[in-house]
Amino acid sequence: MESLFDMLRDKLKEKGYKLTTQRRVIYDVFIDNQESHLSPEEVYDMVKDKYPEIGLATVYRTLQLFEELDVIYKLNFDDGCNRYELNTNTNHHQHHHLICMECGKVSEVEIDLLDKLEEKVEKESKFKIVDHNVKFFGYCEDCQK
Amino acid sequence: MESLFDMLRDKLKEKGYKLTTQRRVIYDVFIDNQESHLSPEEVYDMVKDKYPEIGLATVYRTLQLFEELDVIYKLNFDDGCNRYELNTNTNHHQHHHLICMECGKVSEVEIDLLDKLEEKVEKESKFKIVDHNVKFFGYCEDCQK
DNA sequence: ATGTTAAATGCAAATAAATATCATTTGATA
DNA sequence: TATCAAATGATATTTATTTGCATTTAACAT
Ligand SMILES: [Mn+2]
Ligand SMILES: [Mn+2]
Ligand SMILES: [Zn+2]
Ligand SMILES: [Zn+2]
Repeated sequence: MESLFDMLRDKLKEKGYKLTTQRRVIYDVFIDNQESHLSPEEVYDMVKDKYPEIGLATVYRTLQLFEELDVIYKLNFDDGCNRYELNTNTNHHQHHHLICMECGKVSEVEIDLLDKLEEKVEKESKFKIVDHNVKFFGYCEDCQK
Repeated sequence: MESLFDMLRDKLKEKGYKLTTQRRVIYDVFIDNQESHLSPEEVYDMVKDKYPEIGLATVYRTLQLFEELDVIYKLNFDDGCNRYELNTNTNHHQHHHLICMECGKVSEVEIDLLDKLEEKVEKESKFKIVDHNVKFFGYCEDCQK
């Protein structure tokens, strides 16, 4: 069976993209931070440890590319920048985000349960669904006092 | 019973904000475009018809204020700007957005069905949910060929 | 191994959405 | 009608992201 990294290499090759050092290092940052939702700046800062010569534009370009290849997902927590998380093929369609309206913390729940809803939506709307994005807003355990 | 506009006036008064001409006119734009998801620039252009002296900064400030007052909702369709729609108190928690990955068109479905999911999420996570946001990505009727 | 070539990079400049500054105007209240 | 904080419009500024371009590099063929 294929590792996540093998999948990256195959996807790049399939579309004629090169496997550069920069892309490897950025990919490693996501592997090492699977629980995080990283912004381009955050990725840039982490990458610079291993590869100080990298340019911020390369980070932006790589994030776009990885998203196109479904290697990472783009998220929006309305905090002024895009955020990304690794697609491990086990988290896809399988976790939602809980955003605390008090402290801003983002946590995750490993529940999906949208199949019935998607079915109903497809019937009612003639829209062919391939993905969904669910955010819950409210108060985290610490902020409920 | 209170009209939507009365609610706006009351909410403003309650918090010590003034009911200005600019705010009235921006509000009217949302009343007249209930099916739309408007960007600040779009609001600005529409407002200028009725009130050409208005400044773009006022539009931005008003949208922020209206959002704070729950008069409008902020949406993100990942097209480079924020978008807003009127809270009619009948659409709240009651429609989701369908985003076509081919043509970018955004449509709506009047289904909710998230109560069970929210219950389960609250139990599993100790997170107190007050709102949610659901987007479906896929292909609209026209783009399914 | 080496040469070839298109793809990718780093840097700097450019873009565009959103925010901040500040002098002037205006709505609410007395 | 006078008062005054709140709001506005114009403009400058900020910040995330994108683009242009000369240089470098990965992939592939010799
Ligand atoms: Mn996540
Ligand atoms: Mn809508
Ligand atoms: Zn919190
Ligand atoms: Zn479409």
